Amino acid sequence: MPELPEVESVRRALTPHLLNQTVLDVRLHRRDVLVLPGDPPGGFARQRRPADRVPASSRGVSAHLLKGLTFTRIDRRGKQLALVAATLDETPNAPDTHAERALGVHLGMSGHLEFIPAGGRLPDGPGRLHEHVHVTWRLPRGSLIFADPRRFGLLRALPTTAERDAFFAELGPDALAVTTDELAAGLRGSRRAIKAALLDQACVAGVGNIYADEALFLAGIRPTTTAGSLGPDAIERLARAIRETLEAALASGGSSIRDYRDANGHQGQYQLQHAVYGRGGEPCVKCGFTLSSCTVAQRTTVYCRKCQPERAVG
DNA sequence: CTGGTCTCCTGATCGC
DNA sequence: TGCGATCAGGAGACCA
Repeated sequence: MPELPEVESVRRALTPHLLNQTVLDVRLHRRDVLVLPGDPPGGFARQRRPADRVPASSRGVSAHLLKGLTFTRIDRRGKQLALVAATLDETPNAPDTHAERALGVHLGMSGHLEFIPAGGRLPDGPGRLHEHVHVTWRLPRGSLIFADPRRFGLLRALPTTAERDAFFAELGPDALAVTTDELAAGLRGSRRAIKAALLDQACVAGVGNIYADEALFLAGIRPTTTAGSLGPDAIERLARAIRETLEAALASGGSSIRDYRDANGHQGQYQLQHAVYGRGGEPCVKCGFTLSSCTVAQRTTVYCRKCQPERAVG
């Protein structure tokens, strides 16, 4: 589901509901959506491990899921969120004892965080979300739910600042503000296709299949171009195109292709402005030429053979 | 190290 | 109406 604009829209919509709210109770309906310290790095959703290693003490799990703590902020880098919470009464003279921990959230393809006001109900929508609620947090004014039909999403317990830092440190610069120099550093010497590089979260964090195609179209660069062969002008155009594409999408609340909704259940509108994504075989919005489709990095890729020439200018 | 391929999972859609 | 094939916004594991 979500790339950076969608994740940021969720973060913004969720923040006022969570800030200063204490987690009264938490229910984990599926253990395998949660990664605890000591679990295999990818989580055991992908590990095909024996069932007898699944359970962890429910008390420990509740603490990792922030029970009893009060939300202080939501951080984001690329497509990753960290819900940060702390103990309510901290001793002013002993800030180091101030107990703060976080919960990392990957939404994957179909992950969904939503705040349900008290008395409200989870709407029946695409993806049959109500059948795939894996975690419920009870708050004073309602409930926060994590639902994820395809279960590619993950929650990661981040009990210490070191673990939180590590969670974000594996990511490249946030795509919303990526500079030409940062992008150039990520592409230098790379022989893979530029689109594959953009999808690599260590190169630039937050770009997925939709916005990779959109940004490459805006920059006039063919997705199959070897990343390391791009000249300085092309890299500058691309960095700007990434920022502008993501900002425009964010301003429209993201793209709702099928089941994306923000944390209030609202759809985004940016899908109405896609120039290439999902438009293979249709006319280019700039020149009218029929848009081409191919596969790059196992992902469907759409581009214009005329507006995105083999050899990028610059 | 790098880059390409496979895989995890459910649901929507399309052709027959 | 039903059924199988195909595809989907992500990314970790594995292999050459």
